[in-house]
Amino acid sequence: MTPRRSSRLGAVDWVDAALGLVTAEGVRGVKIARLCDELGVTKGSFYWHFADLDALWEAMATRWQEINRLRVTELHGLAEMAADARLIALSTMLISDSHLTVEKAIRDWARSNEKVAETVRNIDSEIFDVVDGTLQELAMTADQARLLAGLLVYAGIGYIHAHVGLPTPTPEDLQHARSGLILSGAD
Amino acid sequence: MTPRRSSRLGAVDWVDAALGLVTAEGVRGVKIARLCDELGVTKGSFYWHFADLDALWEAMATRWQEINRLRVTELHGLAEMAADARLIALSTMLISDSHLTVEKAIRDWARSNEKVAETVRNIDSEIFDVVDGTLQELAMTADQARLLAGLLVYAGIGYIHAHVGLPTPTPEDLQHARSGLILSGAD
DNA sequence: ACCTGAACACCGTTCAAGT
DNA sequence: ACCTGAACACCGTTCAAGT
Repeated sequence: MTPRRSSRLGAVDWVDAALGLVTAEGVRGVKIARLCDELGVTKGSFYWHFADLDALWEAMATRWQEINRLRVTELHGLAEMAADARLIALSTMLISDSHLTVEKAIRDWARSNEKVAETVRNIDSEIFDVVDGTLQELAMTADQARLLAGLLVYAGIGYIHAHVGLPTPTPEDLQHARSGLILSGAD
Repeated sequence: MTPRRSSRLGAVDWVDAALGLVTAEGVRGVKIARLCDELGVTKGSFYWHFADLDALWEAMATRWQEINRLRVTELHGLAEMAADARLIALSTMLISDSHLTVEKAIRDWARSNEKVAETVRNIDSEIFDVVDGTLQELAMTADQARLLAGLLVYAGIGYIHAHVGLPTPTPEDLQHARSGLILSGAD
């Protein structure tokens, strides 16, 4: 299906193909046989590049962290953008459909693989830091920022899993939530 | 392992055993062979009670919804409890460890089974309604209540999946968030 | 260094036969 | 009505052999 530059494969090719499969069909779509079809090789080839399926997922998680970090710093680097608008752009990105699918799949796998779980925790705290930092620019106290950031990040993760069936919060809703907290006095 | 009242099994016995397995070992722990060991029967017996694994999970999801609803209405029925305290009790319950494990497992399965997914959506909106209603008792406008309820429920679901590695919000934090939103003016 | 092909183990599923 | 036991299919994993 996907044509390749050289006749032989590298681990990256497998990871990319797997990430593609996840996007298209979810966790349970990632079968070694399917990947082999996609890449035009046999199963034995897979086991040359990876010890087992767990190793594949670990590589996928690591690659996903990189992709994620690139996108986030790219957004965050837009210094000319108001902190306000950056927040909205960030949440819009995190909530896009293909992003959601991959993210959920990796989190699914994290349950049975501690290394993937650790990568996921890293991704989460990277996002948390960015949100937390941006909120502090918005004239919030450090305490308020941490609290809202926590709520928002958890809400974002929740949205990843449950975005069907519950009302989707609009960017304006987030604005409301933020301005609400800003107005609140200490304690 | 678990002694039974009668010599023969009902579907309920399988569902309960499966729910137990999930709690102990997560989604991937639920293997038919393991269940058979637990119940002292052979695989053929399983297929007498269920068409396949999917059917088991559908039954588990339905049973979980009942359990969930019982707990929630029980809490909500405590009319003498302040709306405030009820909210905290509710979130404390939803965040308990065994609850989290089952909940996440069922949500995992929901991805590949539309019937389970629907049950999960029902559970979510039942929770949403309770939170929404309780918030309205707290002198919030309907709009504010819907918004905060949405944020809280999503955050709760997010917490289900990511509660390791991120700071855990305390009940007091939720109080803060609520009072913050109450103070916020219209629009 | 990278891949094939055939084998094996594990687990979901089926089914004829038992009580 | 509920269960056994043996068979089969699918898929992850291994490995000797090829280029």
